[in-house]
This record gives sequence, structure tokens and C-alpha cells, in this order.
Amino acid sequence: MRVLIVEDERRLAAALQRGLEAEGFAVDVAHDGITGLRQAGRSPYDVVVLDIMLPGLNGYRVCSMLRAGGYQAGILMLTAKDGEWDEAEALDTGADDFLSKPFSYVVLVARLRALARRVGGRQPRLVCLGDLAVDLGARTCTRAGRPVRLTAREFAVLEHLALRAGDVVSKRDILDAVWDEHYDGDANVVEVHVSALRRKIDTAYGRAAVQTVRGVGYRLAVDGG
Amino acid sequence: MRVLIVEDERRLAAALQRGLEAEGFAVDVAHDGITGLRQAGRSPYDVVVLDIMLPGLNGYRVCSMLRAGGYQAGILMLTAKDGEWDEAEALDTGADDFLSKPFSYVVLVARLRALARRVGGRQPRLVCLGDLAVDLGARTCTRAGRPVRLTAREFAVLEHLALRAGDVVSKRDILDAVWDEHYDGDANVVEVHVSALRRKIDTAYGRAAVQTVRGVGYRLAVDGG
DNA sequence: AGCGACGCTGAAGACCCGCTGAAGATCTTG
DNA sequence: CAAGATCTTCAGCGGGTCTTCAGCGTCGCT
Repeated sequence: MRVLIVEDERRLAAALQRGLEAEGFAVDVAHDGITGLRQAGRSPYDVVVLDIMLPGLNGYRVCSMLRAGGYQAGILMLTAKDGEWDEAEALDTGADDFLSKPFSYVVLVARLRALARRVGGRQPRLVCLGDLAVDLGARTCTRAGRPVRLTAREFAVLEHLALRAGDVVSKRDILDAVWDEHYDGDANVVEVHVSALRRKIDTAYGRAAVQTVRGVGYRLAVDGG
Repeated sequence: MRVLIVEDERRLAAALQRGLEAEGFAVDVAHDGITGLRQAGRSPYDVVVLDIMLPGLNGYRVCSMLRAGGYQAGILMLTAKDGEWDEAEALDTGADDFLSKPFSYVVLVARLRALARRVGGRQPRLVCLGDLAVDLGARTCTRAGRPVRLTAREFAVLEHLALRAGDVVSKRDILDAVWDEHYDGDANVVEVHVSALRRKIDTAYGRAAVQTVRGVGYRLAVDGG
């Protein structure tokens, strides 16, 4: 399940990210409204966790702008206090659920799961694409039943592609997700790791799982790998 | 049996912890509501002992938030006085049992046992992974039928891995669970204990049960480890 | 066919991460 | 209080991994 956390308190955001990733969620983080809005449009999420107090663009506005653009994913707002006022406004702007700070981590996870179920996503801990299987929990990968040893970077790239299987993912996206989001180096690193990845999961197997879309990016084939 | 004590009076909490551990319980302690809530979600417990008077978030709220999130474990509330008022409210918020302070230690243990029996049966007491067996109740461990003497820390690390067997667990996760959650020391302690653990349960046995996933964490092998 | 842009890949060195032995601190036990 | 066990810190080692770079291949366009 893909989750976007828009929260300016970096410690809280990082803690949530760690926790949710441990539960098998794929988590991205944005620290302000503008970035959150952009990131939400860039990648498909099941749920967006949205703080109200945000620098740049507050949560209400982010929420209503998303909905105005026909955004479908579930939106869970984090209200600072448990005043009914906040909550009413949150729901008015198109949020599906809200949670008052300070909140329990357990409750958050439960609500996230419920919301995702309601909105219709499933949580793939195991992504299967033809004879290629990617286990996000164990961080292992098999091709044609044979286990494949991947390095951390290689797996991270594969994971990012697997979660968007069938869609073309730009190198910039991969850089942002797998490397630091402010990474300003050469996009060639992605090519190098994709190359290494192919050597392990594609070479010696008939069809190519990782496809190049020239001028755009890469795509993980959904059919028989 | 795993017990979480949420009690702000440190002397009392420590005394209970020592006493219950002597009886064979595995005990964690939290000193305020927020921490208790978080800790409850992080690790599987059979029973949570919850004081009502807590800094940050009182026991009633902790209890109701846990239940709102679908929390299954037994909850035993410690009411300050024996007014029926407190007790009714405790049960209302989802507690299974209550005990008025000051209470007898013997009674507490009896109630805990009863509550665990009532709720229990779901938690795996014995985790078997190939020829490695981890008994969470007895806090013992055998490999290839031979008993292995583990220290407290070693067992705690192994337990944390065993409860998530097959999945990669980050050092940060292990630190949060086995050490204090606000522990800010070097993650090297984990490495040291994993090293010690391996010396006891892996060296001299063919396959490695504890696997390193570089850049991510550790994983306990599910197959014939 | 020719050209330019884009992508691929082998090599090499820097870098990072995890492992481990040792020593001191701390806790437990008799 | 002393002895022993356990825990933590530290530093060095070793090796796998990442990045950079340059050269080459390939694709698409004119």
C-alpha cells in the first residue's frame, strides 16, 4: 500500500515513515503543502496523511485543491487539537477521516488500513509479475523460482518499479525515491544500477522484465516477465 | 507471557517489573500514556497493566484509543481509589478487569494469569524456524535440539527477530524495541549482540539463521535455518 | 546514410557498512 | 563486599557496494 505523509515536523514524519514501512507500507514524505501537492500528483497513492498546520499551503487548501482536481485517494487529516471545529472543516474540504494530535500510532495504522480498504487499495507485500516475484517484507526477489541476490540499491530501484508495475517511471522519480530527494548528481547512477539489476534478473531469462522507454524512463513489464 | 506496564510511579513500576519477571513474565514498562500507547502497538502483549493517573494521556484515553484501533490484548486498569465510579468508567472504555490501589501483589499476579488465560491462546509461545526453536514463554532457545544459553539482551533481540521471522528488521527497529525507545546511542550495540547471538546459534551449525541484509537490517531465516 | 542524443556497461577507486576483539562500566549474585 | 557475568563503547579491519567516468552502441530524426 502506498502512503504519502505531508507533515512539517520532521521527527514525527520520519518516525511515522519508519513505522509504516516496517508494516509493509510504501511511504513517501513531503514537508510542506506545495511539495505535498506536487508529490500527490506525481505518484499514485492509496492514502494521503495530511497535517493541517503546514508551511506554504495549509492542509485544508491542499485537500480541497486535490479534490478539485478529481483526486481519488483517501485523505486522512491530522488536526492539532480535538476541537470539533477543525474536524468539521477537514471533512468539508474533502477529507475522508481525521485524527487529533497527539494520536496513537496503533490507531493511525488501523485507520489507515480501514481507509485504504474503503477506498479500495490492497497492500501487496508480495508483488508478482510473471515469473518475477518481489517480496517487499523480506526484501528478497526470485525469478523463475530461483532466488536472486540483490544489493540494497538494486532492490530499492526494483521495489520502486514494482510498486508502479506497468507504468513508466522516470529516472528523476527513481532518483527522488531511492536516493535523497535533493540528490543533484548524475542520473547515470540509475542507469548503472538498472544495468546491474538486469544482469541479475533479466540476462539468462528469455523476456526482459525491466524495459527502457527511451527519453522517458523505465517500466517493469506486468506480463510474463 | 508478555506484559506491558504503563505506570508513572517509577518505583512501583520497577518493583512490579522485577517481581513479574521473577515469575517468568516478559515485562516492558512505559511511564506515560503516549509512550504506553506507542509501545503497545509496537510489540505483541498478552496483557497491558494500565494506571489511570498518567501524565500526558490518562489511562481511560489510552484504553479507549487502543480499543478504537482494534487492540486485542487484555487490559487491566489500576484505579486509584475503590470508588465504583472509576471502575465503571474503566470497563466502559474497554478494560477487561481493574484493581484498586493499594493492591496486593499476589492478587495482581493471580488476576494477570486469569486475564491472560481468558484472552490468551492467540500469541505464539513457541516460534519454530527449521531446527531453531524460540520459546517466548520460557525465554529459552534450542538449536538442533540442543539448548542454547542466551543472555537477556541476546534473547530480546532474537525474540524481536523471531516475531517477524522472514522479514527484514532494521537496527533502528531493534533499538526501539529492545533498548529504550529514546535510546540515542550507537546502533553498533545491536551489531555486537547479533554477533554474540550468532556465535551461539549459528556458528557450528551449517546454515545461518540470522542473516545480514546490508544497508537495511537483519532477517531471521524461515526455512531450515 | 549521417548525425546527434540518449542509454549501456566495464573498470577502478572511494566510500560505507558491518564485524569483532578488547577493555572498561555496570549489574547480578553469593 | 567481592567475584562473575553481562553490557556498552571504541577502534581497526575487511570486504562489499556505490559512484564516477569514459567509451561504445543504439535509436530516431533529417
